[in-house]
Amino acid sequence: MERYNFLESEARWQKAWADAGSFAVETDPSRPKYYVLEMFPYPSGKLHVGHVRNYTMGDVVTRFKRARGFNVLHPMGWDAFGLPAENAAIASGGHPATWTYDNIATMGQQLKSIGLAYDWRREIATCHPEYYRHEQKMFLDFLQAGLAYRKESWVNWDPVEHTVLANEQVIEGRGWRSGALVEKRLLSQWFLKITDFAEDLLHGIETLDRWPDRVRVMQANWIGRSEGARVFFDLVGDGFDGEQLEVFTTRPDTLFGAAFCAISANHPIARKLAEQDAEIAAFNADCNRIGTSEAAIETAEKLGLRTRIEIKHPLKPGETLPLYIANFVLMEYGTGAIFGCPAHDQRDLDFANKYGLPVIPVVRAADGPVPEITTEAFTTTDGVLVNSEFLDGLSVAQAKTAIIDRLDTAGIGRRTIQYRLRDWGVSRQRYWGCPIPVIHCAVCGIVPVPAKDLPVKLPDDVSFDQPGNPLDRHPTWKHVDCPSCGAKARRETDTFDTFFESSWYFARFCSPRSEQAFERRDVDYWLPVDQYIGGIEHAILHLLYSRFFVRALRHCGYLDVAEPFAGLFTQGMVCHQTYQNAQGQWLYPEDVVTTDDGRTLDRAGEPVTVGRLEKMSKSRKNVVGLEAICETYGADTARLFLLSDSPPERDLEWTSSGIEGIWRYVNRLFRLVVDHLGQAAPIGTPAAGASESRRLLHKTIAALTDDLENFRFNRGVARLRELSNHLEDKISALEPASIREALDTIVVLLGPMMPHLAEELWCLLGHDDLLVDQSWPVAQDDLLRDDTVTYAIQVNGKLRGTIELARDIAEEDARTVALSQAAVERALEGRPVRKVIVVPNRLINVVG
RNA sequence: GAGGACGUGGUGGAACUGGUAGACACAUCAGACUUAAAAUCUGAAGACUUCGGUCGUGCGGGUUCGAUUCCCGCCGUCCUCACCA
Repeated sequence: MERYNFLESEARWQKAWADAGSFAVETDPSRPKYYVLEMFPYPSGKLHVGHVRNYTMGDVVTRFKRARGFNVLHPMGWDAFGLPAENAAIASGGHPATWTYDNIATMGQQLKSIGLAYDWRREIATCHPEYYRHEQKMFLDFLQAGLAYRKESWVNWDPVEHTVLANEQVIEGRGWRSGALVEKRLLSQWFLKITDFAEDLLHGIETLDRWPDRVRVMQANWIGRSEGARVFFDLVGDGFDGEQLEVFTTRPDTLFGAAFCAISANHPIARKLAEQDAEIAAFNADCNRIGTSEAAIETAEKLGLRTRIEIKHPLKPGETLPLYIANFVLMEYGTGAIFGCPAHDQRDLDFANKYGLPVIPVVRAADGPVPEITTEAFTTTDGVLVNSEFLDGLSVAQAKTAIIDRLDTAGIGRRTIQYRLRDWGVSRQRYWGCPIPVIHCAVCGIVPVPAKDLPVKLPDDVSFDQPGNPLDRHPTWKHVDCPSCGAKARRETDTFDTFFESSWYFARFCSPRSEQAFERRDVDYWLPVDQYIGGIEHAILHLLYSRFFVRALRHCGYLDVAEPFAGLFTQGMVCHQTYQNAQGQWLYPEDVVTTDDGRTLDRAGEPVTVGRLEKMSKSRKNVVGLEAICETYGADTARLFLLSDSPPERDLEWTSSGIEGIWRYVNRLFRLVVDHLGQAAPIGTPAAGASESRRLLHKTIAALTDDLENFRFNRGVARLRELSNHLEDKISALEPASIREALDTIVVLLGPMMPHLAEELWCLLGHDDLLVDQSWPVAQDDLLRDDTVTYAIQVNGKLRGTIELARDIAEEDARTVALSQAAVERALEGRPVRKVIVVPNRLINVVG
């Protein structure tokens, strides 16, 4: 039996596409464009089959849109800065650059081996100075525009590694690598003013109608807009007479129920008090130690320390409230200070009960009495105000307006909109990142590196034999003369957060070799990205930072688009079973065998525990190598498997029986064409008639087109199988012209998913041009509708039979036919017919 | 605590806008070919059934001629954010 020789074929067609420059594109405003982009990878080593699902999806979209006449930009590059390279350098003594470029070479080769339609001329790596020089310039422009600034900020400090840790690198209060207790430290760092765009970023979400709802919801929650008021309280006592405390609240209507105020341990007042008071200093230190892990928050007791400062109630002359320092008040949100109204906030109530503070209800249900409050706060907001002087009788909403007006008039408060979103801290105390282009001068302060001196390149001669940042202890690199006054000065040794690079790479792909960050003409044409594809794990940070960057770049005159990604698709993960031996060590799937009697053993014959389905990951060893699959089954088989069965947004289970099934199908397709080549009419012979096969062919064209437009690859595969199942059965009976049409068409339809096989078959069918340049078939309308339709016959909504009727039959006739059915009569059991519902071309329901 | 998603045969899933539930596969079983196996091909199959049918889309209600689909209330699984004032 003839088998498809994928090894030979795949290499040949990949070369043919490369030689023809099939996927090389240029800016061409005379043609409609389409920009397809998969989130570019971090070059971490080697790809496994789990990595390539989203690239395959992007490739299908690319080839499909090309066939539909679009000028398609589909580039690939490398998010090449980041910690793993430094970790590898520390572990093995190499250089991060060597490690990174080696991985890029390996992974690039792997991507090429599965035939992805990239314009490889546009490949970029963000660790290359030709890339990062432009973001240094952007930073300087941001600085000039007031979008970048420096401030002190609390960071997670690992005292063993001498470095700052990201929140996710802190596990149960300890450094993920060193295991040392993490300290909170105040460091001076660079920030980007993403909060300037909070409102615009929030509004912009509404325009992103081709984004998944859940990502839009996540972004909106992250921005976290809340309306409320800022209120200024006068302080008395402990030397603070005449000073004010600024508080943010979303419930200004409950001000008459206020029982206390509380400030964060990091609030300036708390820090000032700590200077003279050991007890307060100790309490503040405790607060900073607790950390922000979930477990810590769940279990941490709400603690407060009463200060000697009292707060004057702004609307109750003569009345004062105590001021506490409390461990649950965050300096990072609002003003770092709150007022507590125990009657209407559960946490405030718990706090009041603990410290014996009064509980004054100020809201009652619209139709209820003033609530008795003991342990449950009354948090309903559709109530009416009581105990609140001029607010009494107003609704909560009315009271909010009324009290803000009053506070505003008195100059002690104003309406405010507060965002949860905080400015983006971009400083990292790391080597393998883009140097922040500023110089610290004792005389001039912070001096930007002049544009002519860019890029500030990373030095190559660094060592990782000591903890900390190699840039900081490099013998010469950081010592420079001040560009402003010429005095001895010091370079900034921090580098950018690597999210900085990924916030604008999609624009660089438009003009990858430009001396500018990108050319205006190119980004005007290509942006926004029409279809972005990536993991849900980037739902917030990467996507939000990119949206911010586009706004900041527009502000600085770089470009003129509103949003970076018009369409977003978040694909599911590829999962595989996990295996562990008796010692609890993870095993690779290829080292596990299943015996005939169903036992699972390792190579040595020892029993293996089969674990749950998990996302493919190196750490659990439940990975299937890309090379192994490509050598055994070929790239097309792997690609089709990744597109079959599971909807693309859901997780997919990789199984050996699944890949076997696809492999069988690939060979059936091959035989379908090869076995009937001889029966086909010459190329270009028009097919005619309305045979069942032609109808199915054209219905498949229409349905598959729709499926591919809407990311329903699994359904598209099912349709192709329906068509090929049918043709296997019926093709020999067709006229030569219909055979030609059927074979040519199905091969073109296969193209986006299985490009090598399709190209091979196209060639075998006698064409001397490339399939990749063929246009997508258009369904013939008159073949999409059948002359007869199968009606469902129901009695009281239950199916009693089906019947073939002419399309668009008169309702009266349909009715008559249905009522004459024996099954209908039987099901009616003698009851009279009360009503007959006819849904045209679908069903007839007899009600009796 | 706040917000969101999902729940269909043994398994993955399909079902347009409320209109024949289970397309297409995987696994299974039976048969053909074979000395045998593999490969390949053909066929069967939601469950129960007295073979007339009955029941079936997590559970309980509701709307409707008709509900996997819409509404209400539960149960379960998963995700995101989380001391957010």
